[in-house]
Amino acid sequence: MNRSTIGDVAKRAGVSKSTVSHVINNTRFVEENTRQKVFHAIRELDYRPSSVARSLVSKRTHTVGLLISEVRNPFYSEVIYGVEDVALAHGYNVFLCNTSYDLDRGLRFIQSLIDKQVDGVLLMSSNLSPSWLTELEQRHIPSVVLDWEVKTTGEFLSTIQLDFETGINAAVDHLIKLGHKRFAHVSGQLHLRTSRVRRDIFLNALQRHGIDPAEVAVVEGNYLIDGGQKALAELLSAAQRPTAIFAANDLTALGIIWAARDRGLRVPEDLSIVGLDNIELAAQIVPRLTTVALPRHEIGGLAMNMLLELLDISKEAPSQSKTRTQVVKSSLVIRQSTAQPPNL
Amino acid sequence: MNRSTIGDVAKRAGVSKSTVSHVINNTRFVEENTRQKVFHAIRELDYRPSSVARSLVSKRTHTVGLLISEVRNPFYSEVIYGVEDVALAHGYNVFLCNTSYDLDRGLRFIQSLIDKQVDGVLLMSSNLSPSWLTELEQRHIPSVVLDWEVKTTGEFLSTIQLDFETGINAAVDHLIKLGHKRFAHVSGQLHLRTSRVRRDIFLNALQRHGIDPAEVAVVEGNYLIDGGQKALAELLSAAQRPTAIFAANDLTALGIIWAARDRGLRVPEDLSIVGLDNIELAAQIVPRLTTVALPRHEIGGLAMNMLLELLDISKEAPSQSKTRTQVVKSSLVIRQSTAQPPNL
DNA sequence: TTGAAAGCGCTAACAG
DNA sequence: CTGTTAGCGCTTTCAA
Repeated sequence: MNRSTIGDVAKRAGVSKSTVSHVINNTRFVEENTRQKVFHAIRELDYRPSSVARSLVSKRTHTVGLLISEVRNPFYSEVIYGVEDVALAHGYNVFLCNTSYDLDRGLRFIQSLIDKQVDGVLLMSSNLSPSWLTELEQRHIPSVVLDWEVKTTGEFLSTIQLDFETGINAAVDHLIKLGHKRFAHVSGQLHLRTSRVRRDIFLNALQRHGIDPAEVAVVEGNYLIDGGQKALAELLSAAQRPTAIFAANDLTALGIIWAARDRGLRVPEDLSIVGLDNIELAAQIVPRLTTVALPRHEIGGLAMNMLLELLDISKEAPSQSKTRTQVVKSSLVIRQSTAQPPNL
Repeated sequence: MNRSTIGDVAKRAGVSKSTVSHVINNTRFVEENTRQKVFHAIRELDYRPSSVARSLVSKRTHTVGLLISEVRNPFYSEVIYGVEDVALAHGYNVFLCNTSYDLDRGLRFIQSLIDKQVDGVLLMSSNLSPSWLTELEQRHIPSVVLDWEVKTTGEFLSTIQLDFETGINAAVDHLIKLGHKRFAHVSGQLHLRTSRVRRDIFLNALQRHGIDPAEVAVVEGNYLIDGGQKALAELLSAAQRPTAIFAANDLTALGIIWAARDRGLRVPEDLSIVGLDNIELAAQIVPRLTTVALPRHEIGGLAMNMLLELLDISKEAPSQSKTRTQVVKSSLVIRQSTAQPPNL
């Protein structure tokens, strides 16, 4: 009735538990004859080793936790996909933890993951609390964090930095070259660090081209379509309308584009829009969106690979922890949502 | 150095392991005094019980597996979100398993989940193999499957049926009432059961209105935007152009709409489009999409709740397994992508 | 070439 | 009111 154990197999095959264990794990020589008997018994009983029991002794669960802000955000979907892919290839399972941008909720996930003894954790949510890190470092749990400044005290912490600068600078160069002079930005929620980073890079780039940041309208969006839509309304009611808008992400850019169309503004003839993310849709909407691209799928894969590296080391040579920092560059994908400003 | 165990706590508090266990789990009376000593020791050692060890004895992991076809599909994102939400609320963690429509890959996931002793499994991928089910039933693992005809032999299997019929029928009624006579359908991959179901419901509904299914063009798409785009090209090259197209899902519908615009066709003036899913985008594109809606978030939550029900019962009263079947209805959301056919 | 036995961290009789 | 003890299903010395 109940699932069979290694003891059942041993009895059935007429050998000891340790022999069974060894043939399963190929961990010492066993005579071909007895090997076959064991395999037979396994087959007959439909035996599968319990990873719970294994984990109890080995201290490894072949499981990792993945914290993200929001599954429904296409950016994270891609990242998840990348993580999943290399995890599966290496025999790991992943606990998906959707923090919903809630730090407390995230902390509860972390604790639950620790209780479940995950081998490592991927911290990819766009906001994270230092308490998460201390919780993990205290327990020596290998982690990799995405896009977050961290005093890399830990010997178990690798980081991936997203270089938004390269791509955003290129975008500004591109717009300036087209002749734009009046800019605006629709940010993400400004209490999120990443929102401020994107904004500041944009403003700095403009400043290098002699444009006073104080004259650049910044409206706060929410990384969602409706945020972009509302932001555009606000921008259009200003005295000086911008001719080019940089959106904090593609969803926001879509919102802007559609809201513009609703108001009879043509993109890019009347208004140039640049997004950020390069979600799948970006290449398919009309007009196809000019955007700052991040290799999302690769980011997921890279993160998981870096984690695996940490795991190998923490197992094999606990002394020489090789925590890494990797930078992932953004780049500008020029499509059809940008053009010369009107009246030129 | 290493994480402290219940033994450490017991020693520190000067009591036995069982006492510690009992105060942690509130499982028998312990004098307030000793309770406090135990809590103190726990605090001092920063002790957290190992769920691995617990699971070994309790046979429960408070973990479930969630199989879906594709994280990047917005439909699944929402479902995942719903599942996650109620899972967290009940102290469960979820293993995300992205099958990529690959039956073998799915089977490997299932086996891995069984090895890891998940308490239950949510089978929500759009195609599944019978072998998955037998694997699960053999091990008496409670499962709920989404939208799949299953000879409900198992006492551990609940099902959710998606009633596409209500919504699709309403869509056809709507189009007929508008005056359409020439219809087409862009399906999903026809080797997927759900694709055939959607198509057949559509064709049957038309037939009830006196329209010969043989005269309805059906082009195979892929549930993605580009599939819709290519399909439209094919449909337009036919002698008899349709005036109304039913797309197997919203992404496909978007593809059709955008491809139509690229070719100078106006939606809905020249061509009416109905989608299926009601993804977030559907309400925000121009024109806003008329579509057959499924309550995706609720589906995820419902599934997880049904699974929890199964778990409770399999724990508390193994005799009276209450496997359920629940039907989730679709409905038509009328927006702006449908109108009277041209030349009327 | 194989077995016996200890132990991983916890729970749950069974005693007292 | 609390402690002792025997497992849960596996891996891994240590012996033979």
